[in-house]
Amino acid sequence: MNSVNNPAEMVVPRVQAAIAHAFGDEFRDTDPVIRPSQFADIQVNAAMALARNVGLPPREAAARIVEALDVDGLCSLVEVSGPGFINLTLDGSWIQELLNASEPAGDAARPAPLHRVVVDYSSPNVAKEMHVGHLRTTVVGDSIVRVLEALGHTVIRQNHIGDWGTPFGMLIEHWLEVGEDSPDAALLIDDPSAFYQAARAKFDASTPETDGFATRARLRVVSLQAGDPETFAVWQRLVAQSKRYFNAIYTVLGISLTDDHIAGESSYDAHLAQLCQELEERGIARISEGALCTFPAGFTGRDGDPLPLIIRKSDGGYGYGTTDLATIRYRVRDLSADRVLYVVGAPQNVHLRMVMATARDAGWLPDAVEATHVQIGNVLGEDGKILKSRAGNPVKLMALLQEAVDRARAVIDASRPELSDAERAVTARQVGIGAVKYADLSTGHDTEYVFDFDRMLALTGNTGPYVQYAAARIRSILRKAGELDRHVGAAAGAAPAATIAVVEPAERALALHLLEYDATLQKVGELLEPHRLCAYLFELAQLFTAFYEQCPVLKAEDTVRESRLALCGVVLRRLSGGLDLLGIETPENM
RNA sequence: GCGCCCAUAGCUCAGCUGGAUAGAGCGUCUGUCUACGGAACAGAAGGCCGGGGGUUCGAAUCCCUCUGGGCGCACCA
Repeated sequence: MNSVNNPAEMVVPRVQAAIAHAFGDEFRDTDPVIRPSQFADIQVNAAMALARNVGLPPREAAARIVEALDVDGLCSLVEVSGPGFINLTLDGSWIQELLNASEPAGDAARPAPLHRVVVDYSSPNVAKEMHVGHLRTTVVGDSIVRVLEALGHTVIRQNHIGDWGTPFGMLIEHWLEVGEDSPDAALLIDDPSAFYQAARAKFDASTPETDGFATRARLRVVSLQAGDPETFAVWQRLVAQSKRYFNAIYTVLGISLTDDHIAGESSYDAHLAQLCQELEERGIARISEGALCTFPAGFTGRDGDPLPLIIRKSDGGYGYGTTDLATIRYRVRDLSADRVLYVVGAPQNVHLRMVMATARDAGWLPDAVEATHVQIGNVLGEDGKILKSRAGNPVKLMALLQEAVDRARAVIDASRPELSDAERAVTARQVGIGAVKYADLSTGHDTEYVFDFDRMLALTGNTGPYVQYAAARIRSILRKAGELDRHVGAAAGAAPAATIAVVEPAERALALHLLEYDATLQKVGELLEPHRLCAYLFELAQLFTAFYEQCPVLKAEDTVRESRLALCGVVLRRLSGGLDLLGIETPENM
């Protein structure tokens, strides 16, 4: 909203002034309804809405506005069209001025109120495979984090891993039984679900009369939660193994999470009893059917009865409702967050809203603190059912990533044999992983989709590699001109390395789109929708390619060459900066 | 039964909080083919935006309703 170089935003006050001048001061705050247009650079749609209020036909109202509109130096053409649209054609020299003044940079785009925002994302479970569903929350969450940081917010990452609860008795017993250094135990790192399922199978097959595994597992939970030092130590080693698995995935994916961001369910355990006691004493929670529950207003269940949030089970244990409450209190009170984001699957929506409502009731989540559930839509299997790591194994994440890299490798081996083996390996990784991440980032995060192997690994079309390819071509041009460092070395907000002349239609279209960057980034941060950034970058890459086809750079002469090289430089910085905010690398070659 | 989300081209998805003739990609068809890198480009075909009402100067977008999917709804997280 405070971009310094976005034409549409800069025109707003001019239009408002014109409206006030034409119809009186009481209309000064009227929304000018400025929109992009296929018929002009900018479209003003205020006249139709105003027509009735000012008692004029829409076209007449539009004409009055145009009459009063002062856009000297900004627009070269203003005309009324259709039922009352006002079409603005921007002056080429103004576009040129904006583009050369200062490169549209993230730094200049900071939204007014800066927040201290906690982002909860990824949050895998110990001893469970991360599947393509987890991939989505991880990749989307990481991009949101990067964008918010670029906008100037202070971001605190929180990886709320599932490292506590009843399954751990079973897991620990199984681990001890197979031996911590055994091949079976090593599955925790290579194939966690296999480890989990082995433990599960043993648990299910066990009866008190046979080998007593289930009994030992139950006892193990009790001693774990009671703080038995020996059990606790075993548990710690078990969790550490799983962290190695998570980190292996994060490393391959280029996710910015580290062990420092882990704040698992277990870390809240010590506070749960006191938390329940406080809620009960204050009358916010009460016993129902043996369990301690809160009944936040507005939630009803199957029978229309108030829906409970169970915070202490009838057996005295605690579930995720309790830890989630402790978590939210911690984030507000101890981490001083004034905004909390949950990048979590859509099915958790009711649960999270109930937790938030209870936290509000308890005063742990003040009105000034915004809590948002960034819903991640389900990933469905071919059958249209939700993918779960439980039954059977869908596509293993690591295998998917490897396949992505392999496919990219095959392409580059064929197309760029002159590159060294090491170079091709790096590019294949960047491209393959970029394809997978872009596939998850480029659709709305809340819409569910059917998992499609080939779609995720596609290397052509609206994909990460397409955007990367445009950047690689620019690098190639700049390299040949011997000016790579001159253009990519500059600071983020620096002006172009040479004056850009906006002359050809392709140059004009490219320039206009470059000027939209700040507004796009702000929108992404505001709506928490990285797919808008994907769309922006894809279009930028397309516009660059059109320019590339129509406007020779290296063959051009003198100032034209200088200008086009500078334009290439700006586009490259924009492409690679944008990809970086998506968590996608820009290859040197591809 | 209650609640949340969804339905757009053959397929996978956009559509910026109401604007003009609904856009991409894939696939199909036709071209570009000694190039500043073909992981590319130009063009074509393909839609009653699930059905029906309503609000509005104007609806894919907002409201109601029906149909058809997904998910959630008390001790697993």
